[in-house]
Amino acid sequence: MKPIEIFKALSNESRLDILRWLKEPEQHFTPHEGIDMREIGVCVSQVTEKLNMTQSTASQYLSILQRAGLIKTERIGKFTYYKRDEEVIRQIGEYLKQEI
Amino acid sequence: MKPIEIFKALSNESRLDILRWLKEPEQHFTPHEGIDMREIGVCVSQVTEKLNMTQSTASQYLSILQRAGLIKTERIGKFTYYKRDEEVIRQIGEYLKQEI
DNA sequence: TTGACATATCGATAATTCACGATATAATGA
DNA sequence: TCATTATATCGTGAATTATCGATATGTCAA
Repeated sequence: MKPIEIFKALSNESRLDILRWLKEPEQHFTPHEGIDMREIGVCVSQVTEKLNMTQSTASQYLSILQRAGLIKTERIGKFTYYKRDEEVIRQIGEYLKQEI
Repeated sequence: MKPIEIFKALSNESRLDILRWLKEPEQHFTPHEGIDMREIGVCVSQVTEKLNMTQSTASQYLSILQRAGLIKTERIGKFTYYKRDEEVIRQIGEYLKQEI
């Protein structure tokens, strides 16, 4: 866990939005290709549309969240799906409580 | 509580150091003017020395932490003392756990 | 009041981040 | 193979951050 990188990733409202949307994906995204959003995740286009920013920005934000370890990715066909890594998110909360 | 501002304040190793030092001030600072560090806090010069950066930088970092609400300040004579705001720190941990 | 010290603030420059458009790469289906 | 679609990456200019030295302000002691 790299706390500084995680806190940087969390220092942006759009990225916080993404994390919150991914917490309850079926509340925030329309179904896609019959994918189980909770199990597999949501793809870049879904996030792009909801973010109301360019595909480029959405992809980069997802990448930042992923490099920080907060989300994980799975490629299925031409789509890349992202979902939260609940364990890492729990850990950073714990870290904040214990170490800061 | 302004989470984005707080996460930005936490996105810097030196500022995390300051917060951690302030958690157990008597472990990290030499006594100063007979002040109870745990009750009142530590002054800018103490932080400056331990940070090994300029007084300017130390003062600004303390100010960033304070504007984020993570520490609070008290002026006594010519010294300004800073100590943690444990309640806000607890809140951001709770926020991370609940809202993110 | 003046001098000395503690702290805050004001530029400044380099580095990083934001958000974009353009383009490259990967996968599919015709 | 080729065209199309999904995603990633590159290069950009504007904005923000990191850190500094210089200076202003505030407080005490002589």
